[in-house]
Amino acid sequence: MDKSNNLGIKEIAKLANVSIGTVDRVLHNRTGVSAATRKKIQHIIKETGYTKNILASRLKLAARKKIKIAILIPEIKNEWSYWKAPQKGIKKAVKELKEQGISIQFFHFNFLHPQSFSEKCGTIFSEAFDGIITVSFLEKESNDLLVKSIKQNIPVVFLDTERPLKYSANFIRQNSVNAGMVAGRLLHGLVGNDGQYFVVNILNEDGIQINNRQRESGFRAFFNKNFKNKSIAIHTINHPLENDFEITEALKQLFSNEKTKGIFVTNARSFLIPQILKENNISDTFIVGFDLNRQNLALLKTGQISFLINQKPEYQGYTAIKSLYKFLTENDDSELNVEIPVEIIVKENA
Amino acid sequence: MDKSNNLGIKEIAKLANVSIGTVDRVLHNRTGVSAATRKKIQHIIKETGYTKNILASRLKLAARKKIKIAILIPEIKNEWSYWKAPQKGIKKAVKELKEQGISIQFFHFNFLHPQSFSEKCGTIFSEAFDGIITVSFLEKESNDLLVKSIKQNIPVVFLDTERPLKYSANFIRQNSVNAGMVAGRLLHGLVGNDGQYFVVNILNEDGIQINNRQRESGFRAFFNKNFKNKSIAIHTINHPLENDFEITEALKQLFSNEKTKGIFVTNARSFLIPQILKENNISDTFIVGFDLNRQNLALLKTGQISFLINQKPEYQGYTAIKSLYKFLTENDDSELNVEIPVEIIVKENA
DNA sequence: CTGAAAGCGCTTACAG
DNA sequence: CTGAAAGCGCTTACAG
Repeated sequence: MDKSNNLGIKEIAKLANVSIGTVDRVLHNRTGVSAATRKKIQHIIKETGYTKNILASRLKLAARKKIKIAILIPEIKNEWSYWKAPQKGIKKAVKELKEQGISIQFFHFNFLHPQSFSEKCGTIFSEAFDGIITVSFLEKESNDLLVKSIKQNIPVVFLDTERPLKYSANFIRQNSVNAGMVAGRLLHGLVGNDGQYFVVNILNEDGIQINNRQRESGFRAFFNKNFKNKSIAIHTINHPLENDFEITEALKQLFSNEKTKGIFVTNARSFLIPQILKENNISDTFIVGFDLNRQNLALLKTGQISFLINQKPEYQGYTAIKSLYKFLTENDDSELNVEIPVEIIVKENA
Repeated sequence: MDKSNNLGIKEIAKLANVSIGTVDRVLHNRTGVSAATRKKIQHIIKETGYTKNILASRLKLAARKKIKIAILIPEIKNEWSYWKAPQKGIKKAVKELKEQGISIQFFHFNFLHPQSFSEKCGTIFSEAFDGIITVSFLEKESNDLLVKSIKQNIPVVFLDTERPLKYSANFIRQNSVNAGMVAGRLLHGLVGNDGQYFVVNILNEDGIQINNRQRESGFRAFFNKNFKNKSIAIHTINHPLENDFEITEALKQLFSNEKTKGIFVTNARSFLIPQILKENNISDTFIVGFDLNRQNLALLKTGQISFLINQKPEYQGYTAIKSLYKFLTENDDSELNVEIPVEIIVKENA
């Protein structure tokens, strides 16, 4: 019953009157142990509270076989790409675990060409990786990957965005509905009940991402829950990246100059808004956006953006590697599914 | 020049035509190696980019000698004590490092009795600890500890609050001036230029803590920097915990009911304010405070507190152990001095 | 079904 | 000043 005085496999063997090899077999649920012996050893392991020394375990294994993890994320087009950050976190974690036997390989796909995702998946599954880190941007392809991974018993972690899939899956992501609610709280503090609110979805080449929608629904839920009877106006503007948008009713409202306005940009491109407001002579506005990219941070500094919400992309990548490693070496899946806190950034804590 | 193909001490020995024992002596800067041999080996280590396998290194050492860390923090009076949190973080880190050879011992002092701090210090220094985690609340006593620790070459990390000491020291803490500026930003967003601001220092039995002062100065600096010419009124209220305060000019202002009011409580006791406001029929107020204690969180939920700033006390404790361990095993001091980010908490991300 | 032995990469006590 | 050998706790290939 002495759990403090870390005893080892040797002591367990002695207590059970067997060799350490046999104890090891039981510890790893290997075949070739009689039921009686197995039971006796299991009992002693439980009684003594034995836990294996991971140091020693990994020392032996690391030299023999590295854990191989495949990372399949969108193409990184330039130095300022969002995906630089998770990549950085991944590399940091790998550096920390290097001696413990880990190797990674990056694969990239173009989300305008779903086939590029499938193709890389094919490569990954043909090369016997021990784990996969990817994203669920493409629904069908993500499901295909998930199904294959379950069949082949390879753990998968999806970064960045949660989307319902055919089977339960591991996500390391911010709760986007919640993030939208936080944005609602922050904007309402600045704008109050008498202003107007705008949700701006800046469209990507392939439309609106699922987490942008989740953020909008959280934002609306915030007002619905807290100010239902105030009939606060919330307009949605789906703004094409190219800027040749048609003038909708919502845009007319935005371009009027009567009330205080709160603008919630549901993705990382909030930096596009201040210029548009300026061109149309709109003042008395407050902007809340996502992600600490260079342009957003610059406008936060000047006060043209009031709040940014950080998804901690670097931390997401870091955590993904660490948690997969933990699962693969210790069979501990407790960290494969992580909700990243909604971090609020203003000029003074950027 | 091959840095990828992790070679070991054995290969280095072969390249240098010496035994692994000699390589080890050079790696640890031990005596008993001729200058020529040492130089040759150092050259090869550099060329090959050799880094020692910490797994193997710790495996051997952990069995032999545990790293002993002393933790000297204020008494924990009850389940809700602030110091429960760092303690929890410390225990979590120790659990993770257990197999790698670490043991800790907690010591507690009463900050109303500085002598209790000195006495525990005496015990700690007489017992050959490898590292110390403590706090710098007591200036003279902290300096004494620092001087002793430098003499005995024992690394010290101060948690929670930074204070200038006789020699440079390691702190794991939030930048309190910065936190005050963030509070200024948040309150100003809610209250604007036409309201009144109050800094409430709720006194402890021993007066105002140094980080409370730092927070106030940051708060004032925010307004001074950004709204200098708006002549915004900021009143300081030093509020004794006992509640039998005298009516100052500032309090008269607070108890008037004309303008929107922003209240910045510089410590964890912001939960005391809503009741006082209610008793005096003061409405249209916004409160920003510190720390996610039970009472504060309850008032955040009801909207009576607008923002809380989190110092991540659990993370501070966790980081302190991890960074001391890293320093003591790898001689890497890069994480002994950490600035904890100013985390902004609202109801929706609490 | 079980045991004895070699070895992971490093550290250390001992021998010379 | 230097080397050979034992050992940290676990894993594995081999022998029986």
